[in-house]
Amino acid sequence: MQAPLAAPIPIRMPSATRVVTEELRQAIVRLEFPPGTRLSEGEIASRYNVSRQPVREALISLSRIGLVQVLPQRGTLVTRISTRHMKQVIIAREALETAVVARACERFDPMIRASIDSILETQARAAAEGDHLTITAADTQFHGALASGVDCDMIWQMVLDVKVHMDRVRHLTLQDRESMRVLVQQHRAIVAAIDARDPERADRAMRTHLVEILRDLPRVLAERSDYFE
Amino acid sequence: MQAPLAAPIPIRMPSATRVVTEELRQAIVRLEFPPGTRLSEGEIASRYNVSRQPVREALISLSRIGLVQVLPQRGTLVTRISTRHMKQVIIAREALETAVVARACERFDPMIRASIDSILETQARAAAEGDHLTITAADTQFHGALASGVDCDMIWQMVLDVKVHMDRVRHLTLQDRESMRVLVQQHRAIVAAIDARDPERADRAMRTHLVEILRDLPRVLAERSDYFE
DNA sequence: GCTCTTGATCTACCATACAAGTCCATACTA
DNA sequence: TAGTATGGACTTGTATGGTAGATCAAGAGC
Repeated sequence: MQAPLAAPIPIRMPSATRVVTEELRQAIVRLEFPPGTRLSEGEIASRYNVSRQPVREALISLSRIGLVQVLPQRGTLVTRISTRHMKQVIIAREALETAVVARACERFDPMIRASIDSILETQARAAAEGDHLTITAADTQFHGALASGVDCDMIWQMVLDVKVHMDRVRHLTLQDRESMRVLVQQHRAIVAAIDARDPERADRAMRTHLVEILRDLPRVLAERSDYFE
Repeated sequence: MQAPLAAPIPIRMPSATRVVTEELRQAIVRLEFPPGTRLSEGEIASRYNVSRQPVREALISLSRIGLVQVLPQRGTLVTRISTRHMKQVIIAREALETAVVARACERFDPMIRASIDSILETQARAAAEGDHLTITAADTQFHGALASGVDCDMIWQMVLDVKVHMDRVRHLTLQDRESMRVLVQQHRAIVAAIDARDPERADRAMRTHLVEILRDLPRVLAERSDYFE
């Protein structure tokens, strides 16, 4: 056999289910499928050129997170945003992430601590340029790094699952440069408290940060009441 | 039309997927499928007399909770118990349930407050008789009622998903009557703190209760190291 | 003896076909 | 006109066949 053109291909082909799940998740968060939208398994299947099965399995995963609601024999629809649900999302995320920073004040992986600095630098630069996408990505990296630093990646997965609802709301609230700047500052405050090994301050900093994120929820509710239930 | 024999049948036939999911979940928690067991879609399908599809969907749900691990093209196996994972389970449950009792100290649904008394009575009676099953059921009802009382059923769902791991470990630790009695007392202490509107005491009572549950983890780890990773 | 190939045999994954429940517009009836 | 069947066009749920990837053991070649 002469000169195989293709490498042994050790890369793992992502399964159709995984792809569809991720695509749908992003589409819902970005409000390309607005709350209340009817999703037909067949429709989505033909849209992504796969059979109904992977779509169906993706919808099961998304329904566990609470992004869609499957009504047996009737249909599947993108869940509307409910203030009652959002309250619990905030409570849950606050509870989990304050637990993380509390542990971070006791001991924190030094390697990850170092990487956080570069994340914050990137984010600060993006804030100065008003680069919304980079800001958001860095925000996720930051919170993820906090969890990794205390060896809590399973808790981070839980946070991700509730965070997705907050992200959907954030897509409704246009972020101005000022609030971007505030975001970075709040991140710095959290890190400072951790470095100082001050649990109370870290707790307060994290709570302040998280409520800030949904400051504009009431305004959005008034403007787009059709997205809420 | 004469006397229709069958009622309009408003009851919803539980789908095969739901049934299999629940059966598997219980079987894993009860260690009928011990940690490390290989689960084949086809095998389980024939065991429950359904096709592979419902089984597959059930396994997807269980893998999201972390009870099974799906290795693409290789197999599915019941996850082993890892101390690293259990640490996070405890942290997560503590974080969520202390958040619940904190809110319960502010305001708590009076109807549900009343129902808690009867739950505790049932549990106390079961403890006296050493009725393990009733104790466990009442325990779940108690914690669930706390969440409902502050309108946090979504958080309760999250608690259930992590609690399942603790339940699996508890099936390894034989419960003596003394520890049953302690359990009921701890429940009473939590309720008393809530009634007194004392957040600090409620917080401490809940944490004490939750760490108690896994007091015997180290002993079990030594005895059944094959269940751990 | 050791490495590599090959093939049998597992697995999860995906596509397709069928079944069953729900909804709705239409037509029929009183 | 109001009310009630009824059939069809949806929906999700289930069953089954086939495919690709992973593993492992036996055997060929060095």
